[in-house]
Amino acid sequence: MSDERPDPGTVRPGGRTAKTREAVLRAAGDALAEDGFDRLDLAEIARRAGVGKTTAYRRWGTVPGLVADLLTEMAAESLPRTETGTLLGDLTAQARLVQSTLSDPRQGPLFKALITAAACDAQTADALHRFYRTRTDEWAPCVTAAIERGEVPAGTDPHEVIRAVSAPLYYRLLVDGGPIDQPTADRAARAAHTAAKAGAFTS
Amino acid sequence: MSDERPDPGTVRPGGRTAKTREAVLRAAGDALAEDGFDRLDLAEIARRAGVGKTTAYRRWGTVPGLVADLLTEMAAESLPRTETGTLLGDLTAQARLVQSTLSDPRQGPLFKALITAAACDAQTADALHRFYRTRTDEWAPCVTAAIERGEVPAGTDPHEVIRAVSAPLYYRLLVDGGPIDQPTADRAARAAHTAAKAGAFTS
DNA sequence: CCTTTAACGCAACTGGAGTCCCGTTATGAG
DNA sequence: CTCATAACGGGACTCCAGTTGCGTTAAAGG
Repeated sequence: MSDERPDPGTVRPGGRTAKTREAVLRAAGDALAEDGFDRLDLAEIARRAGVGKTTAYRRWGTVPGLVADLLTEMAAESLPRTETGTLLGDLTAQARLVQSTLSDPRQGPLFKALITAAACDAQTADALHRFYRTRTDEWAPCVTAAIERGEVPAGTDPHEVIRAVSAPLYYRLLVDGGPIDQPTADRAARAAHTAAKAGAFTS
Repeated sequence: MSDERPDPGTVRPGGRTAKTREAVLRAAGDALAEDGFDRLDLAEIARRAGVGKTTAYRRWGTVPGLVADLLTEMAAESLPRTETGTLLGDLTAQARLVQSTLSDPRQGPLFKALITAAACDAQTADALHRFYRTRTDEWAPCVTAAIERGEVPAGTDPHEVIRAVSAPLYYRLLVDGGPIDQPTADRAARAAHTAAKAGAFTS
């Protein structure tokens, strides 16, 4: 009885354990960006990280499990905020940030792989949703400010506006295959802005 | 030299070959919807289809290869068209069709798996893009008609409008994890309609 | 500093996905 | 109908992702 063992890394999280986690998560990000989700095994990631494969299997178990941990880590680091003073300006800045991220040679494939992993595993999906919830929360204030300025109707759902800006860009990345360029970003921002002003996102 | 062999199924496509293809594609769709993309192997699909696993490996080689064939098949079958007479009506009908598809217990997971497969394999990605290109082409005329009626500015890109309707729903399916319900669909249609009228989608 | 044991690394092992060989079925042409 | 061979099916085989056992290193508490 009571031979229950706590998850590895929770009892002695300092020194070597932290180093290992950092090295493996970094290697996992690199591998995901380069090879994609499906051609990955923990042994390869462990080799890149300079760590025994047994360690990787013991602590994370599966590739999706590791990705979930990576997402939790990514959610912790925050993004630089911008405040242009107008809603259209803020939304355009957001759209361009997403655009440059998704079209980046490293970040684009990485995000595609992260979303792919989430589609294959419930635990990873939870982590992904938390990650985007965090990001959306960071951007929401610019919509709230616009409501206070009277730029958009009261009752507008900030999260809905933020999602409307990102959605077309992710649609291209995952579904459509079309280009993810700055005109696309600006168009997404403009469309969301127009719709928001017209009260399309009031709850 | 010239020991090049044509792809299996191309020389004698009749009778048994066609039956096999049909059975395997059906089984593949079922398996994708139930288990998802990553826990799939061709042997299991072959077993479901009542076909030798050697046949499946010889003709399709890999799971993504099979999914690509399934997508080609799906692109061939057309969707029922609707004509309500107004752009908002047509876009709402489209949004609700996508919504009911993505929230369907079988179709939702299936589409998620198809997109996941496309994210892992270039050939499958091509097939997916062709599939959505076909679907978008089927819907585009309702925007063209709206331009002719003067509902939206000349120069509006029909494909861009169609994409704007679908994008928020796919965003929820793949990225956000939020509910895919009828209010969401109607909101997407309304937002796209408003933005289109305001000229946000002119090229 | 000393002790306990969490966490690690190496190497041997295992199971199942994917391949190969070869005999059988049945398509399509003449 | 007959023939050549495309396509299929069963089963043995291979190879590597993931597991297990055990000795080693070092984190945390005293």
